[in-house]
Amino acid sequence: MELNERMKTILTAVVHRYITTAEPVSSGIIAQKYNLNLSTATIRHEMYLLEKNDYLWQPHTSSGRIPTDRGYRFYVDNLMVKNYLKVKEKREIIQIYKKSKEFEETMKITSQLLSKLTDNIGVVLAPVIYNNIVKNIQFVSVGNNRILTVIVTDTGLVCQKIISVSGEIHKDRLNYLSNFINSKLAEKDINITNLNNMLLDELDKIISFQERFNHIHNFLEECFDIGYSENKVYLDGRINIMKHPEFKETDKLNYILSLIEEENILAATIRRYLGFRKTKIIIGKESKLKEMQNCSLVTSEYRIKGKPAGAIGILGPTRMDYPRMVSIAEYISDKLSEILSEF
Amino acid sequence: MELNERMKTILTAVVHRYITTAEPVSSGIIAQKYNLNLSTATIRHEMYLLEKNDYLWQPHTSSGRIPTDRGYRFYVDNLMVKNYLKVKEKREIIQIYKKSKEFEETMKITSQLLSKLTDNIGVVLAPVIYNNIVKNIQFVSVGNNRILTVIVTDTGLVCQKIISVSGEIHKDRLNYLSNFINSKLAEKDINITNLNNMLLDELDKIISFQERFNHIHNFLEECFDIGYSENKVYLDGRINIMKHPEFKETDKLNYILSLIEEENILAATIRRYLGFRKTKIIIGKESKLKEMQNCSLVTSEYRIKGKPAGAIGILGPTRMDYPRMVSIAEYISDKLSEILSEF
DNA sequence: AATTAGCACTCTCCCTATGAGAGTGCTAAA
DNA sequence: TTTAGCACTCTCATAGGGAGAGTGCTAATT
Repeated sequence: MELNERMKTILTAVVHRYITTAEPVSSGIIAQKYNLNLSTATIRHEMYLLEKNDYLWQPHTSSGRIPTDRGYRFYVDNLMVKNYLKVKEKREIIQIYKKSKEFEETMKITSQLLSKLTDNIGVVLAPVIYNNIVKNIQFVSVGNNRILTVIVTDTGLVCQKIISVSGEIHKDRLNYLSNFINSKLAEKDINITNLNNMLLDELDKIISFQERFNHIHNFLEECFDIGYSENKVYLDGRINIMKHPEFKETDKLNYILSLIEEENILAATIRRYLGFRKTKIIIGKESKLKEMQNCSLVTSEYRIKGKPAGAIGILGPTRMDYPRMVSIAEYISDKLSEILSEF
Repeated sequence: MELNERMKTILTAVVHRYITTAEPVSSGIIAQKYNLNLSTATIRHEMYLLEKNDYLWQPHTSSGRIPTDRGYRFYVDNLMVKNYLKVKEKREIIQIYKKSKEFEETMKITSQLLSKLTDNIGVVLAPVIYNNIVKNIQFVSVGNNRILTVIVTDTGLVCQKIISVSGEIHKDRLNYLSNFINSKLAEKDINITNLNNMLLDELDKIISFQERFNHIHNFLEECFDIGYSENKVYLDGRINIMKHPEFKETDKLNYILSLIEEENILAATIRRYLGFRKTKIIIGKESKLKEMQNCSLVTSEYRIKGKPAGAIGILGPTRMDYPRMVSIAEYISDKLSEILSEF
């Protein structure tokens, strides 16, 4: 069923009202606060139709209406008007970012900004590196047969890994290896996930035969096995969930708490929706995750030097101020892209 | 007032009963379940005295009794009997630790073990390094005028820091600097917090006069400013708080949630109680933190190669099984000491 | 045909009352 | 010193009742 203009207006009004009050919205309130020049009876009739089509629902007969997931989805896709951050807010965000010149700190600040600005939970997925080109590899011996591998990529990301080797590897040998690898890297672009395929055979050739199956081979294999490492997730503002009346109910609280606990589930959800459009909104049951059924997640991608790198997210109740969430998510992800590209 | 033997027995019984049921304990239950061969009236009288001395309290007249913080404190200091982990449990712990050969992962596993074994929140403070001797410093150029500084200490800890420099520093110059520093480090033990004092002046001398006030000096200063960096905190099992009936009350839940949110407050609390004894118990209001007034924290120190390095903690309601918490904390911290010492 | 006034009906929420049950404090007896 | 006995207190669960909010339906109005 196609919604007519009046139904759209009423749906919008219900969404806006419910977002601000968290109370079921009655026909009387709509008639009173949103001057549609309609009687309550007419509004009631339209609401009845909206309910029949699963845009609204009632907690019980004779109560006001609440948007369903479908109602929010329609609102988000067709009704909501983009909202822009105030100049003052933008200035404050820039100010806060100026404090930080370090990667880790930038991630933390971003999640804090998200939670502070939205009163929801701020999520930041650290940049993925599997699509990066390797520019440089270096080995640093850190004692006890441990070697720190430092890999620098084209986007300026640095990944590190400490590897314990079974036998000693001489410093000259390490230098020789890194020189050889770096000369190959300079010749042609090698993706980080292909390190193993592209280099290990060649390296085996230059390692003398008697050594071939020894600890050096194992060491290199471990070094190169880095592209798929789990991305770190930064969360902030967990306590904010207590501000929302929907989480007074123990079950709902439990669901969102377990979502927060299992950061990688949250990260996987964000990752699943990446690509195609910069900003995504996942509403309630759309995620198919029972822990997320009462939550919405607004995500926005960020880039490093133009290359998709990661995403930020805002997690809160389905009853959230979507236009504002979207504008915050987009602004923050843009700023983050700029900052990380400069590093 | 000195507690007589009978009062101690009754206090112990109340604590044990309350820990298992989370319900106020009545004189009848004590008479029935803990065969003291006393009438309920007598027990009631003793409980009355215990209450007058602030070891027990009643939610309301004519309800059973609950231990106060003071009651738990007395129990913990004088009454509780040490409990040992079962061989099977120990074996499982060792098994789980075997999976991990990496520092970061070991920290995570430790916090998970703590929370799984106790049904409370597991906390791990990463090793502090301010009391470590520096064994080796290396510089790795990672592009865009950024230099990765790698510091290895006597306990085998590796700390890293990426520093952006205002101007380029040539690779040979970096090598020269690190060689010079490492030769000094080999001559005598230098504490990580003293790096600046001990080396900067000497380094300034070997940097030619015209360079003295330039970016190399600033770079080195930043490199050496590492000892007091915040320690990472690993938390696991936040969701466990929902298992405890005391946190059904919104206020109490709010308090502990804000404690979990502000990891550094929790870390600071653990750190404040470090030293002197390996294992510490902080009960409710003893911490002076209002967020912790309904919680107890059991902490235990771990060491690396015999040197105090950090601590683990178990955070839960004051109504916790103290003997078991203590034995778990001690066993885990011992294991962690072993593992980190081997790294 | 669309809109609205009017009204019966439903459901929640809050208050009160009531009674059972658990547990205490006190007193007098053992 | 200990205990039996009993009045008293407080919680908790249940039920009832009235006010208020809001709906659904119908008949009248535009």
